[in-house]
Formats: sequence, structure tokens, C-alpha cells
Amino acid sequence: MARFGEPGVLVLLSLSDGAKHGYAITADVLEQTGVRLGPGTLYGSLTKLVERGLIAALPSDDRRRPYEITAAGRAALAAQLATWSRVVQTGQSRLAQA
Amino acid sequence: MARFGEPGVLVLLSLSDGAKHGYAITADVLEQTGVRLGPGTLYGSLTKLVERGLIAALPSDDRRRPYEITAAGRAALAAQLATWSRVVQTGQSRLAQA
DNA sequence: ATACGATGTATCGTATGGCGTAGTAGGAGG
DNA sequence: CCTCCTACTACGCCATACGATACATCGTAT
Repeated sequence: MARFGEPGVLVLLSLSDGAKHGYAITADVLEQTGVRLGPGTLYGSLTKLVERGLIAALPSDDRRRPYEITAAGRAALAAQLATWSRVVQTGQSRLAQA
Repeated sequence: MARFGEPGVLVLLSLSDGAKHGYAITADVLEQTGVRLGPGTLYGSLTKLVERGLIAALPSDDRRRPYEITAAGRAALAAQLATWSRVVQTGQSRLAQA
């Protein structure tokens, strides 16, 4: 059903902090996770997330185009984080027993 | 460089527990994460992970074809889990402040 | 004996996603 | 005025995800 990949999750993560425009999302994701999103990846993800109602475009004052996360986007992010959290805990416990 | 998607991570997670064959991986991933991997996804991932040296095929005694994780696979899994761990912590802290 | 459900692997097709490249353009500073 | 940072758009290749499909084997109950 709701299919979006890792870049989409990182965008939702960044917007969960507050509305941002594309370039600021890139900088935030890089700072928070060390992952560098290129323009193709970033704007492709933004388009898909808008189509799915997980984020919404805000009126652009200047040449920047800000986006905000929606309630559905927060729910999707929370669900994905819960799954990853289980994976991380299971994985780290399994890797620990060498 | 070494790029593999979420199914690949789940396979590595499953094999970090010990060698398993395909069907057993599906069952383990379902139990541990709630994610159901179809045959296409599973065997496609297995092929790619073998090509990248992250897992290795073991000699098959019966009709089962077991795989084991390699040292490189453990390292790749650990790296991915570390990134996800950061994302989960950042995200949950951001979602918490409503 | 046999039918059936569970186990187990493999392949094909394809829509989508990931991501690099290149191009456009405003603003700031030397 | 030239160049570097910011900021977005457009394009396109290729890998990936994943459903559909097929087929072999085992255990078990009837």
C-alpha cells in the first residue's frame, strides 16, 4: 500500500522538526544522519510524498518552496520508526553474541 | 558504494542469528519485524547479497539451500543499524515534542 | 493409495524508485 | 561583472522491489 523508501523517511524525519524547503531538508538530513541526498533523490521523494498526502506544499514567499508534514505523514513516520527500532534492537542483540 | 535496500538488511538481520535457508529467513523476518517477504523479493535479495560478498551459499544437504552471513555482511549490517538507530532516536525525540 | 496443505526454491515481468547530471536563476561578496 | 553559494527543475538510466507464477517434496489424514 503505502510504499516509500529510505529517502522518504529521511524527508519526513526532517520535516517532523518543522516546515522546511528542499535545500534546508538536504542540509538537515546531512547533519542529522550523515546521508547526502542529491537533487534527484530529494525532489523525487518530495513529489511522491505530496501525492500520498504525507507532506503538503506551503505557499512560497520567494523562490523557496517550503513543505510541512501532515498528520498522516507523522503517523507513517512513527510506524516506520517503530519497525526500524525493532530491527535495530534485534540486530544489535544478535550481533553482540559472537 | 555498497547500496542495498531494506529487504537486504532484513535478510542480513535474519542470518546474523545463524545460517538459514530461504524459507526459514522469510519466517524469521516475519516473526521478528512483521514484514512479509515474497519469493521475488527474497531470492532477488539473496542473489544480490551473494554477489556483493555479504552472505555466502552453503552446500545444500537436501533440497534446502542455506546461506550464512560473512564478516563483510556483519559489518554492513552493523553500519546500517547504526544509521537507523540515529534516525530512530532523532525521529522519536522530534515526534515527542508536539 | 491419495489428496491436500505446508515446505521450499526459482524465474519472469514490470512499475517504481534511487540518484546522478545538467541546466536555470537569484543573491551576496570581492 | 564575475564567481560562488543558494535553490529548484527536468531528464533519464538502471537497479530494485515485488507480485504472479510455476514446480518439487514432505507429512499427514482420510
